[in-house]
Amino acid sequence: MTLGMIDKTHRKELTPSRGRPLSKAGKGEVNRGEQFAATALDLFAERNFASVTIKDIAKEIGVNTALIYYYYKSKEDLFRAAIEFAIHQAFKNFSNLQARHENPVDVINNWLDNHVQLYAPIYKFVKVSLDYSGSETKIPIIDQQIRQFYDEEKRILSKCIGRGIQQGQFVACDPDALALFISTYLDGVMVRGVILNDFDLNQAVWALRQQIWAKLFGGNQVGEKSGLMTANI
Amino acid sequence: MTLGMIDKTHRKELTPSRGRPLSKAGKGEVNRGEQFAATALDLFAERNFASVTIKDIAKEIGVNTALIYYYYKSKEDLFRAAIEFAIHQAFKNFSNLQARHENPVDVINNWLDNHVQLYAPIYKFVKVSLDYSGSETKIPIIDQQIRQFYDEEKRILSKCIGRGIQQGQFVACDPDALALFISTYLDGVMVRGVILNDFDLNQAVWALRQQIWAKLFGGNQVGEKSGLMTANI
DNA sequence: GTCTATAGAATGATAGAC
DNA sequence: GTCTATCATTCTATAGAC
Repeated sequence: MTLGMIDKTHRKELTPSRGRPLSKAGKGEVNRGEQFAATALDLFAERNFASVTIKDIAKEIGVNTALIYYYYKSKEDLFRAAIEFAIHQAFKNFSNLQARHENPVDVINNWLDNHVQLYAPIYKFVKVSLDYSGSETKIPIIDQQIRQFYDEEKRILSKCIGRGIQQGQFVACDPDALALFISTYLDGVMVRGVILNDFDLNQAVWALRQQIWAKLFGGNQVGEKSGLMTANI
Repeated sequence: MTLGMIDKTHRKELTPSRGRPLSKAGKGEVNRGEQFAATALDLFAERNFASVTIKDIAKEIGVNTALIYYYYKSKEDLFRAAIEFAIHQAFKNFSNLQARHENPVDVINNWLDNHVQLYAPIYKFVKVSLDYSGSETKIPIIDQQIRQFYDEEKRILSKCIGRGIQQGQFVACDPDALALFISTYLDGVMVRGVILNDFDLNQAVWALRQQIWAKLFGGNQVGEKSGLMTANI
């Protein structure tokens, strides 16, 4: 019921037994350990730590309850692995974007597109983080990784805003502040998307686009810049 | 563990027995029923439906577990009451603001101040709504009230933005879209405030202020309007 | 109204066979 | 590695005394 401090797992680089095929793989997991973590993440994000039972997870995969305890020390340990999996997934998208040295406008547009297209994984991360923040015991590594995720998000956005300003492409402003603004708004989008099931994700992100370009191009008339604005949509 | 459809309670206008004083009242509850709902809301918001036990709630108030079942049919029924309580609380602030016919700038500034000062109750509402949205069974009344809350928020903001435009005070824009934008961002602020415990609430709301006035006054230079902007902070 | 006592169900976790 | 069987615990909910 409460999360305890558990660090050690006997989860190594496990390879699924050749004899029995994975019944419900297909999310990119390589081994059973990861499969459990991925499946647990789905369920924990959909509901939460307390209301998802070990039985639920085992059932979802089609194995016995006891098998989970072969890979993980406890339910909490599995939860920890699920969060780590979520963070790992989220970071993957980050590095993809960071790698390309496109012009600032494209990077920001890509970023926003990411949040629309990758709604599910990002939402899972936010939801599980929220769940974790309400739990009693804290796991230093998880805390650190969550913070790192948001810092990284801010860093990437801030950097490319700064570059745009330097290049004279954008109106001068505080890149850090704007980056945080964007990132905070996107969290709001994630939450709204769940609370109100008819929430228009596309429109919400579109509204953010308008705001950003209005600010960075220094006018309220955004139509004139629509060539840039609608790129990559 | 899962929320069922429960409608009927024997919770009437209950008055606490004179013989025994309420041990831990002081949140504005009038009767035991409300006291349970208010306390349950606190705990459900802090953690969630599944991880808060009937025992926790009873303990918090200092009464016996069985007493809860005198006022509520089940744990789910208490949860329903807790959400209703949260919505009721949130609406109270709304009507206060709506009542006064101040100028649009003041109304918006007040609105933002509200979200800083009333962080706790608003957060509780968002958190519990999120929890509810993840539950299996839906209660029509709750769904309706949550939606009504957000609609009302949008309506109030939209109305005063529209009035500002009509009066020639604001630059023309889509009032509905801007209202939704503000409201979505504020949800993001709520969530961030919990996930990252060192999140600067004031700065986040301040950033929104800047965006809003930049848009409504039609320039990026907001300093000139600072007389209006910093009103009611 | 509030408490004591307890039934009944579900859950996390372990031992041990295959 | 995976399963069966089971224990210990915890939790919701009820019955009934005061």
